[in-house]
Amino acid sequence: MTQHPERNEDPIKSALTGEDGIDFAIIELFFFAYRDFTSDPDQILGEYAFGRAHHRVLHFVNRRPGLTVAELLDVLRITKQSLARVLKQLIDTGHIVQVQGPRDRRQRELYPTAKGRGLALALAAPQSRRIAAALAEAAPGDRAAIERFLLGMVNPEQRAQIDDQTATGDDRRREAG
Amino acid sequence: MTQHPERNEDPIKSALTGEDGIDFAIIELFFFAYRDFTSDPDQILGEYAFGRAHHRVLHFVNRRPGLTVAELLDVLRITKQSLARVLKQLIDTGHIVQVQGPRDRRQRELYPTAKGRGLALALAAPQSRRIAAALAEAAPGDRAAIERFLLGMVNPEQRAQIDDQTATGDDRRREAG
DNA sequence: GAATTTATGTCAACAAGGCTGACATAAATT
DNA sequence: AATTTATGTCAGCCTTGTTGACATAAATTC
Repeated sequence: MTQHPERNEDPIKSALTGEDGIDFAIIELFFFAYRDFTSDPDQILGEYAFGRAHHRVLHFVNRRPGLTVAELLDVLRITKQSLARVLKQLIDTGHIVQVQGPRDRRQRELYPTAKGRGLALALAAPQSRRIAAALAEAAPGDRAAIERFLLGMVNPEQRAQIDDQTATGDDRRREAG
Repeated sequence: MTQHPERNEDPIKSALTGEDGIDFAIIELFFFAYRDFTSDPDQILGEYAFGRAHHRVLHFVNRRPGLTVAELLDVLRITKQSLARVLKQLIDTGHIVQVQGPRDRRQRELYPTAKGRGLALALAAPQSRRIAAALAEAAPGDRAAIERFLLGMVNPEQRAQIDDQTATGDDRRREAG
């Protein structure tokens, strides 16, 4: 050693690339895509003094009307207290109502009001437009491939949380038929 | 009106579906996919008392060694103070070093150390494995379709932030060739 | 019927990581 | 010499995540 052994504090000047055995391409695309996807509803939320936490709650209450608090906690993977704060605000502002569970009266079924439904739709609209624009450049079969990929990214044991009502136009037939 | 006009607080019992003109299928898949994708590195981060903010900084410093603080702020879309906190911790723990800019001595170029590179790779590994598993179920051309879609989801004016080094194996030719 | 478990709500406290605005410094630019 | 720029830092605030403890009512079990 002419001077000293390799110091750990030395700057590394080479960039990490896909050659390092890691799929940085998709890791990074996923980050940027989600960053911009979630930024869409922010302006609307700001007008209501709501945040992304409110958006997520409102979304799932609209997608699965009548779900219980426990079910919602399981979907969002947050704690009771985190949910309680935003849920209370959504109830106080008349976006969501609680209905006593018909079978089990301890449960509170959560439903959107007309106001809550309207806001959920308004928040989803720019996200849907962004997706439509991204798909417009895609080839015919691409949508199915993208849905398969995204579902494949979800933990297998949680894929059941994603219902089939999820389907849009083209592949909704199996339910209706 | 037999009883009273429609009350706004009435619970809506029908679920929002794709029929409402919104692409809820992909909106929801994207949420679940990203939720689980970002949860992968959490355990490793916990061992270092780091969070996802540290991960993002470490990632981009490794991907673009020598970038300046201003450039990093632009990529992450956060404020100087938010960055300062986590960056300071990464520097104090020897994961990142600052080098005075060669042309402009006001600038601080950010580089990973060997330690920082190692951690970046360790954090990316489980994410890369998840992606590989999702792609394993896909058809041959699907990867290109997925990359196009994700890129299409990014704001057009920010697509330049995603360099082409991003490419892995199959489509890296154009640089090397 | 009494005891236990379950679903939910609520209180207090804390932490991470966003934010703003103000100000300091050194270096580059005009 | 004056101004602008890149960065750092201080103080403080907000949202949204966390934990633990405790209360209530309803369902379930013994």
